[in-house]
Amino acid sequence: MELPFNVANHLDKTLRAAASTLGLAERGFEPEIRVADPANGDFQANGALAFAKREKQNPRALGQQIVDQLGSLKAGFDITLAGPGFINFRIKPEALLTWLEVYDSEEHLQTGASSARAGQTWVVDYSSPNTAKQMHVGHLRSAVIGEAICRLLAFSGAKVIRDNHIGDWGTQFGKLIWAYKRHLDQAALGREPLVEFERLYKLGNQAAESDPAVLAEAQQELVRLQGGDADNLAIWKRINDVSLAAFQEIYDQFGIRFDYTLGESFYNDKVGRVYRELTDCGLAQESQGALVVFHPEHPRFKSQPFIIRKRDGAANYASSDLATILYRVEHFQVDGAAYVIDFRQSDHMDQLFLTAGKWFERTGRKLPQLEHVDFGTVLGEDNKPLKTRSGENIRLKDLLDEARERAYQLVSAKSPEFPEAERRAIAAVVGVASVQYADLSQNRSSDYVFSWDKMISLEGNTAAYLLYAVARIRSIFRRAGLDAAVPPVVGATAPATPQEIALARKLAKFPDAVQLATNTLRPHFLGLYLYELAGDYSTFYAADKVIVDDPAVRARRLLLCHRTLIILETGLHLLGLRTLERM
RNA sequence: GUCCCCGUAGCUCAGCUGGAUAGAGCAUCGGUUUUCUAAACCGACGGUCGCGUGUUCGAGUCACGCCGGGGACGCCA
Repeated sequence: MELPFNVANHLDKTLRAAASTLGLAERGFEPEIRVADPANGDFQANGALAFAKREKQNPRALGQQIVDQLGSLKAGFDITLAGPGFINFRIKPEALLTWLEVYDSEEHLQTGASSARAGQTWVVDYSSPNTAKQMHVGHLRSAVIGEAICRLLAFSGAKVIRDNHIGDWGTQFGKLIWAYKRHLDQAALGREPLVEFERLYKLGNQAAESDPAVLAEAQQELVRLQGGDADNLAIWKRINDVSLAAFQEIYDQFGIRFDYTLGESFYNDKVGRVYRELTDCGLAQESQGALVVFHPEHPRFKSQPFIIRKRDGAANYASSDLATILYRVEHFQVDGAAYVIDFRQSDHMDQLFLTAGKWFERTGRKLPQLEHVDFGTVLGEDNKPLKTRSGENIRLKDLLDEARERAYQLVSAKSPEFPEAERRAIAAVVGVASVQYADLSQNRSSDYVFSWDKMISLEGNTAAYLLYAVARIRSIFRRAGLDAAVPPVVGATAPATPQEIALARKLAKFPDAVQLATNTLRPHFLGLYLYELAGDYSTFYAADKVIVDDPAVRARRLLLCHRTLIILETGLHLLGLRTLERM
């Protein structure tokens, strides 16, 4: 009757065994376990339908045969055959109780989840801004989604390598160094270095446009940099160091810390090998002076080249991305790589993956699982890419400042009795979490409309709603003089009221939500689950008073409160959000 | 021109890879607090799933064709 961590996987395994006994497994029976509509059960197996169709059998008769083999499940589930052949599983309240008793902390939830990807190594390539420029809204989604994916993969047992593939090498450095040497404002550099770099770049760019002599000088600076000139290298390094320090101020707010920052410059000396290998294995060819790869079998890439070396002999991002894959395989032995990059680069990613696949095949290497984790654009209320009134990119720093300020106004209005410092601290969590969650709560593939009112008005599927549920649970413990870390749940009985049962059933589906979000690399599945869980909790909270005299009832409701708390917090932490004691 | 993505309630979005009567939030209307945070809860209203063919026991989901929106297409990343 004890349930394993992931109930759906347990059902899947048991049904496969049953199918094997019946001789169906060899003919390709798949259980197809899905989360069910609560009215029908907790999980359903749809496999009998597809199988019966293929084998021209009666699906209900087949379903009954399978159900007859499921005796071992009867202690924990009510099993029914329904409709044209669905097998429905409803977890019994007593079984829910045992599950809730076992998974009593973030650590134990992690232990339960960690078998899924134990032994795997994944690199997640995300954020990846250009140095010497400020991060803006365009950099928001990669950072937020990427971090959530890192945490999901790590939670399911993978070793995760966070790699910031920064744009730290390019032609812009000629003009920038030219201006840096002549027009650097030290005071401005101390205040806001990236603003100063942007000013210098614009200045150098304008000067080069209006004066051919300056252009020549800037090109010379670039040549010197690429030739290893000590002065220029020092300036370049300074620019990058200062840029990364500024980026980290943003990352800190999102809880991001990279393991590696291997940008384009790192692969500078590694592209030669790519040219050689791709040429030697017959993939690359000369075309219009450039080195390119075509894919004859592809409707588009048979004529649209993948340019891996420019006509002038220089590398571009195709070459460095190919070198990056090789490095990650040889140096980190990765099993998978997730690229959290704008959907507009899907052509590039498709060409990259296709090329890498053939390259690795021809050189006898094993290709890791390569995933383009694409995402849409952040739009303004006018449905066009989000900009300031004057048409500039919105700086991420300003965006987060505004988020905290708006949250502060709200906290101050709702909880004026809290001390100023605490209201600031709460606002920092709520503000940043609102921005993160607005992004994570919807399918990353589509564009989304950025709306302060929607994300911070705190109604519906928002960070604040979830944080509020957490705060209310913590409040119960606080008011009752109990420590939420050691909840008094001994003697808890199985969930009994409709609201208790609905909540408990939802709690036991956390593993399924995590698995779905991780396997599809789509964090919104977890967000949606947490929102529904918070909703079930709110319903329970309104219907069933927790601190009551009956010790058994009180213990079981405290158990439900506590498990809701740890699952909400674990889930929010997996998405990269911080949580609060009160708000 | 070629290729990719999107089109679901007035608005913003889910819909777990073909399953049961298409779901939430906002907005609108109505109700709930002597009780653990009302930033909450309960209820009502609201749908030719862009349009049309087709595939099959079953299509918002798959195929093809239109219509509408966005994007990418040779040396920026």
